[in-house]
Amino acid sequence: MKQREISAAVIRRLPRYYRYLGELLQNDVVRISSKELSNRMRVTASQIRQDLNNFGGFGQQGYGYNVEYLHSEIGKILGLDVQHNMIIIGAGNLGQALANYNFEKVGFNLIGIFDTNPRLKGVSVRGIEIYMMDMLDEFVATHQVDVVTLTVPKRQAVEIGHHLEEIGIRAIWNFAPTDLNVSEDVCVKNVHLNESLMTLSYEYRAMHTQDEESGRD
Amino acid sequence: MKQREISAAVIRRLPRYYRYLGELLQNDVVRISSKELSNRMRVTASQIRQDLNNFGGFGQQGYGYNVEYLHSEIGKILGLDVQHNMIIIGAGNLGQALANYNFEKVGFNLIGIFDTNPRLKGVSVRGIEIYMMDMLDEFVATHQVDVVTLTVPKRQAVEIGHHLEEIGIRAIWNFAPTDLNVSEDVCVKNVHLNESLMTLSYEYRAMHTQDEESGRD
DNA sequence: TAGATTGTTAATCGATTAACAATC
DNA sequence: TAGATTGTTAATCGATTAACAATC
Repeated sequence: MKQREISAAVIRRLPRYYRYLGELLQNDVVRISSKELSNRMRVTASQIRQDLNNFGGFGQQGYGYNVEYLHSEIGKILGLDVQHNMIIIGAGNLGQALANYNFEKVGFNLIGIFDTNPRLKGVSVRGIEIYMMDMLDEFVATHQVDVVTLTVPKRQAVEIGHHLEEIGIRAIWNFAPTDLNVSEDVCVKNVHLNESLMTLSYEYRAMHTQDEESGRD
Repeated sequence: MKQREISAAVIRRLPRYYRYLGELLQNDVVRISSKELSNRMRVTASQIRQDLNNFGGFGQQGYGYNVEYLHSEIGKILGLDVQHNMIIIGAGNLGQALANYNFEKVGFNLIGIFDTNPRLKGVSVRGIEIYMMDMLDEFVATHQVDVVTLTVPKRQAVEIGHHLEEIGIRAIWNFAPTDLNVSEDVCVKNVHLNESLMTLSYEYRAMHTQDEESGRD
């Protein structure tokens, strides 16, 4: 039952389908065609059908897709039906902000927060305790930790990433502005906020440059 | 001097080049070849040269690229040499965490934070005052506001996005888990954290599924 | 049944990689 | 000059779009 390797481009679109279908569901929409969904999402109907058919035929000719069923199936594809335990390393502003997020609804349970700052020792965020970093190895040995959210400064991130691999962590959600140098066996998802901002900067300028030019004609 | 439309794929890679070159610069590396850079960054040398040549010839045959010069040129392409004024709307955990970020080094100056919560009125984050939302229009009318960072709950985001367009804002860095329904004239950069986490969830499961299969043989 | 819409194959388009002549 | 490495063209690869037969 091995499924063909799915391209990253397809995977990146799945959460957005999931979100739109969730909204339709809330609005009690029962069925939707790829055409109608394509209008709302501003992608081609062809792309929607191609994307979905990477995973199987979820629709019905002449009818379209059942919203509830398709929503649920995409959830399963994304693994949202599986519970994961998560810890956050780095209880600075961003780490604490993320701790307050509600990632349980996509299957991630926060079970611990770690930092080196002794002033944070024993402090709780949303009922989750902040531990000192020297407790990390023991914690990981005695708890099922599936995913680590990494919100530490750049210079510590690479080292911690390496250590996480050594103690058996296999998934890292990395907010540090650096590439982690871990093996292929560890899946890393980077969120590089300053890179995001740089591309906004580029687009902003590109837009203005264009304005000037069209004004010039 | 109009340059051809550059693909989004290229633009997304520029900040990463910029970061690697910045690190080389800090390590006093003077020159680098596309080959050497490709080894470090794990992309092809061909792609590096193609990407850069979208914007001009920054290298020299037989020599490679001058690190300082290339770093600076990519910075200019990204518009990092231009100062932008930014405000944050939504002073919750994430908004305040972002307020503490140091985005000045990529050219973004935070000049105001807005929220509806009266308990935050007059509070300052890193010396930047939190204003009430009813002050927004006046603030935008009397200050140069180039970019808005939007960290409000989903249900307010669309409405505020629409309002921002009306009062002349042309760039939004959106953290709300929704698409903003603004015109093409506004550039929007979305940071959808839960979608990022969902793709991590997918990859994590895909990796484990593969393990089971290879174990089965 | 007739109409609608999928699943899927074929055509197109764009992005990546390879190759190499130009040139420092 | 000889060696190295770019800039750029050509080849390949993959992703998107179009088309349509299958079928509900």
